[in-house]
Amino acid sequence: MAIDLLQGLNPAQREAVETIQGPLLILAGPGSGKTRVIAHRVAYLVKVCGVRPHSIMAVTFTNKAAREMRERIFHLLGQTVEDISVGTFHALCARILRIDGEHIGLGKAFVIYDGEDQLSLVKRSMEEVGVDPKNFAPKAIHSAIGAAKSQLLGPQEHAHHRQTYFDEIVQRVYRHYEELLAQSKAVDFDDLLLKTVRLFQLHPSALQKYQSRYLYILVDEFQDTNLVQYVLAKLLAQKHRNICVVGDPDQSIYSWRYADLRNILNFEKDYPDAKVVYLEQNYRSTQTILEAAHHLISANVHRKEKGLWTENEVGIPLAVKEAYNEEEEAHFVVSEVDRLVKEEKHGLKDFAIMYRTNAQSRALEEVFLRYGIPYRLVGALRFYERREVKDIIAYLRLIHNPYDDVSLAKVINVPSRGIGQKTLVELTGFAKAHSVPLYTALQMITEGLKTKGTTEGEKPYTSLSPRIAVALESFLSILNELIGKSQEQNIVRLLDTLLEQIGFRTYLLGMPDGEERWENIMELRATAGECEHLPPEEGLSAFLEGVMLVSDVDNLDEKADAVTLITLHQAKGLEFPIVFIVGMEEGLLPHIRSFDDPAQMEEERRLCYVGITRAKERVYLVRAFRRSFTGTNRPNLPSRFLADIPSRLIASSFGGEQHPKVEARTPSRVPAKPVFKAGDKVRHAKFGDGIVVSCIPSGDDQEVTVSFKGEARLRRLLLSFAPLEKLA
DNA sequence: CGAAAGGCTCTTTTT
DNA sequence: GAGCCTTTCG
Repeated sequence: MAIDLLQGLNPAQREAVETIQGPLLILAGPGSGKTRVIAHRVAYLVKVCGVRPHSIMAVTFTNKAAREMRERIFHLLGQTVEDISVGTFHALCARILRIDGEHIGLGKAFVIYDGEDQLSLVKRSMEEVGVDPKNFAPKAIHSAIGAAKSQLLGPQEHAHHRQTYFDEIVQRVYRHYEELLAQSKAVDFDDLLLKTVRLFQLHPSALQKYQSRYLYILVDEFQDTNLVQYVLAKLLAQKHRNICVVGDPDQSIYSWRYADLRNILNFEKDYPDAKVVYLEQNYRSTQTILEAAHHLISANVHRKEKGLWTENEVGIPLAVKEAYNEEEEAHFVVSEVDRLVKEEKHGLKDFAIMYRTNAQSRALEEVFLRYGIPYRLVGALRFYERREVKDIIAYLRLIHNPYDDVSLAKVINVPSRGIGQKTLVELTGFAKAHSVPLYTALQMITEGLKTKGTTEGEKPYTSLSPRIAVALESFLSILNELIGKSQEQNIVRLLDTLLEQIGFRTYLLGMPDGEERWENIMELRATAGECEHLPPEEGLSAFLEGVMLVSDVDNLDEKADAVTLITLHQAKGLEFPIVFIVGMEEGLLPHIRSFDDPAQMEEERRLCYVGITRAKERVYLVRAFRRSFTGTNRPNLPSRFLADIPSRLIASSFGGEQHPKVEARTPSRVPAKPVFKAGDKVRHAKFGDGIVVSCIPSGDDQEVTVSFKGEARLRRLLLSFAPLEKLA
């Protein structure tokens, strides 16, 4: 059976799988079968070396990668390996802290704050510490705190490093921010890692427990780890020293999240006995794509040369295209997708459109929508970040842990119960004066109001009007009732009770896009179903943790036949037969913010490299001559990265085109006669039957507006794309 | 108190 | 262009 697990692996891959003892560094180029090697390695450990899955930890970059790894291992072993610890650093740390956090004063019910929660807490901290947001951007302070935490610097340590006035300000906000977090029984994203390190440093017994447990530790995407993660891995592996890290310095794209390339570059210094394995054979891309990528990345000065090669065929040249503006760029992409689907029988899931910034997705979406081509958008407005979803999650968090100030402030007036800005300021002020969480402040105030007539005491809260007092009390009693219910009802029932109690459905339906918002809530409810079988409190806790730690790629549905719209960052680790990179312009890719920093410029180049190397068969590099930024519309130069790809690798038919605007948009073309007229009955393959509202020539095409049966809104379709059939 | 309107700023990437 | 904040009015 050892033979089974090694079969089909090349010598380097084999070595990576078989090298079990001691530190191991796997330098894996794109498409070199890295995921496969990792899965085989784990399977090998279990099956051949007889290691208990319980003793293995594998850290992945996303939850999706974790799930895939489980699946692959299951496939290889033919048995489930539930026991194995697979997950992101954040998820694994959350689990450790749930169990052993009490050693460092963390209760079981701590909530996790995401970026948005962090920012609102930073704002509150600034307010209470007396820092004017006009002088210092909350975002900048937020990011400085994140930087500190990623480098293991608490407020005390940060104080020693402070140099500028800004640092001084950060230090003050940071210290109070930590107090507020503690008061709210909350940890932020960075804390999940930092607090785990603290736990290990302060409580050797806890560290020992995990050190003894994990005989084998594996960290994927090691080039994107930051100092905390590095220290964490080091601590955990200290006892058995069986640490295997996998990565590729050329694909390091998260320095802005304080990832430190030195972690991978200095691994051999830290572990002098480390074995190094190079995975250099690429199984993914054509020779042409690989060669283009190689030329691109070679322009970076700070890198280790690798000898990537492939046995794949030469393939076809990269297509470089200049469009007039972003709209035409999108049109070009969509028409190429359509052409390839028709001519080469590709499925829509074979295509990915990648871009530098989320904002770029909009122009693409509009056109995809118009042509009726299904797409899935990764990121941008994520499901869990929609307002209504966040509101309900905030309620659930509050039920789970009523001391969660950020959540309480967010929902105290949702739906409106007459508790406005002024009241909130007063409440917060009261809480601050007594150094208590908002929930406690609420209790004190409502208690105080009740006993007002009987006992005379100091009452800083008498300024509250009776009307508001009633509102506060009713909010508090709803909350308390729900907290009671959370002990007995499973998560789904609790959610229903909550929605009912606060009249959320009526509230949502009364606002624009109400139906869609309510549907989102129902989708959330469906997700909660996964935790329905758990005992009430556990279910709530598990659900919240799942919700907080998922990323958008995690939900990427592989089976759906749709084009993928995704940022270059999120595309890391994925592959597609056909890749379009749009916005190949100076200022966008490379991004303008990298212009004055050579190190950042190198990262932009790596980002482009990551994009190109996602492709198996075809790469399109598309740019727009003009692009509207924020209201302003300005011309952009072609990306410098285009010049780094030898022209012999680029399709000539696309190379010379200059300004296709003239050809595509002039109205001089004789419009074809409208095929449909208003009132015609039509049938669409996907949308069903409908009635034509209008049919207008558009370029050399026709735009048909149709009202489909059972749909409230009208759809605008382009005739040449939409499969419309006229009914008698 | 809350909705609406007007003015301001800042524009990257996300576990 | 949007998101955030402030102002204004009902």
